[in-house]
Amino acid sequence: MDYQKQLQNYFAEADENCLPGLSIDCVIFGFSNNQLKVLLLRWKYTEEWGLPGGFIYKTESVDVAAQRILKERTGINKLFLQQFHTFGDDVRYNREEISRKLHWPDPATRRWPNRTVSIGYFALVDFSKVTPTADFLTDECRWWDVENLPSLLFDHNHVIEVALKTLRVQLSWQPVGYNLLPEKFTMPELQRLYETILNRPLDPRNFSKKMRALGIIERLEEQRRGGAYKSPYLFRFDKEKYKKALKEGNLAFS
Amino acid sequence: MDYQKQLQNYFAEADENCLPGLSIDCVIFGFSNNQLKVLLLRWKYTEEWGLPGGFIYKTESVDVAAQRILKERTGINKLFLQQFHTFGDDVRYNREEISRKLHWPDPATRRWPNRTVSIGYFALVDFSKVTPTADFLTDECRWWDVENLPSLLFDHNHVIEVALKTLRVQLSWQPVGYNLLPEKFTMPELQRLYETILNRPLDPRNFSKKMRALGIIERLEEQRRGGAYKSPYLFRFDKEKYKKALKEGNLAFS
DNA sequence: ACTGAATATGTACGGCATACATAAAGCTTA
DNA sequence: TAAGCTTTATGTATGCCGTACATATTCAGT
Repeated sequence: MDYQKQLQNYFAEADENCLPGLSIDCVIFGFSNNQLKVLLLRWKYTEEWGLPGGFIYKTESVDVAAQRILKERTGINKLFLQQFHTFGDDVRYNREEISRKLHWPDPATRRWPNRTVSIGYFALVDFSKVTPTADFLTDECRWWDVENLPSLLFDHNHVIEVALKTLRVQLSWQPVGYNLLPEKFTMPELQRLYETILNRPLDPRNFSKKMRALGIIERLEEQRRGGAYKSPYLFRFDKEKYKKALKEGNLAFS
Repeated sequence: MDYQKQLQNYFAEADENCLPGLSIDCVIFGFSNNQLKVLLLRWKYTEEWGLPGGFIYKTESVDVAAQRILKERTGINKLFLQQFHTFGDDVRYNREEISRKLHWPDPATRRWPNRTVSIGYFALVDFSKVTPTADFLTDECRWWDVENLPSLLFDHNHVIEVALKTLRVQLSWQPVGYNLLPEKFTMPELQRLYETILNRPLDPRNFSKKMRALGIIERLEEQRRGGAYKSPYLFRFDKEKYKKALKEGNLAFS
């Protein structure tokens, strides 16, 4: 079955079984190499990148749809996933332009309305546990530095902006950051993560003090060997204490 | 024209000109008599209360629709209005039950889908400037104490809960409260507002100190006379300084 | 063994949040 | 008109938290 046919089937199925005029966009953040990253998809036979997204089945809750879409389109399963904004401008993109860029079927073959309202979710994932995989709609799935994104389809650059803002605010309230790191990490790595998200340098002495004062991470005896220079200690989140602290609401970070 | 006819027209018009399966709900907060209030509507010929809401025209942005709906259904114009969450559970209410309760036309006469995703907005308004007015769909429009709401239509009790939570968080970041007060107010009134929203008592000495330290209110020479006991000074927000402080981001309140 | 680059850590200062109690105002009423 | 009642207005002391800041240590590489 050729791509055009597949596309037509995909849309036909969506027209039939999904909520009309509504979609979901997922902004998936990862962290690696001292850089905050976003997972993007490149549509088949094009050079056009965009966020993973999809439609909501008529009998499916929006939250569940977001998880499903994430899974279907990137292989990522069940994780920190949070609705952050609904994008409802009357002209979020030019339908003709998109169809052309993506070699989509003639608009006439679709019942899809000329306008789509999109619900934005963002996810935080452990970079090292994700194997980006392209699906049948896409040629490529890979991480991009947040600081260096290409011009994206639809209003996806804007969507990412808003997600980033939300992430920054949330970081001040709870160490969401822990979803972005592997199980064991060093203090400098944690600091680098915070610096990247908050987009400003932090003092290592104060950072360490504060993080350890929160009482939700524990230092292991283990050190990370092999890198050049002094070996840093490894840390681990104490999930019990983290949850407890969350309930008591004393996890603000500024 | 009788009510049934009007209802049918209303829905026919919505089916024709609005986005299908999407709606807006507005939670309008006001403050009076040391109580946080929400504006609710009572549907015609029923005892059923709910939030003001409506649909989005096909060529209208969601934000604009929210403003329009607010205006149409409560007479309130242009104010602090902010999207806070999109409610997308697959079963947010029982369609049959609602139709019966509200004496809506036979579902068969409507193309409207059995499910609606709703975008929630909340507004903060100066209680003294609002004259609640019922529209053609409703018999009554009035303020209810947040602490003492009836059981509402749809999932509106839940929507209000979420709006309240959002309001509390926002209050810690910026004195949104000022939208809820008349132009001139006393320090105790301001404190009562904060206490109500945050749902805990505050120390008057510390509160006053902090509020004045923010540098965004000014004390007038004027005092509020006529009440029994000592006359309190009046204050006013300094909008210039407020905006400036907002930009610099130093308005946190904890 | 020396070098270079990163890691680890303590102290002093200032500001902000908190706790806490009393005097003054102004209407009421006796 | 004086006493009483209730609300308003306000200052100080304490401790914690955020911030600024510099040096010794580690360890791979040469």
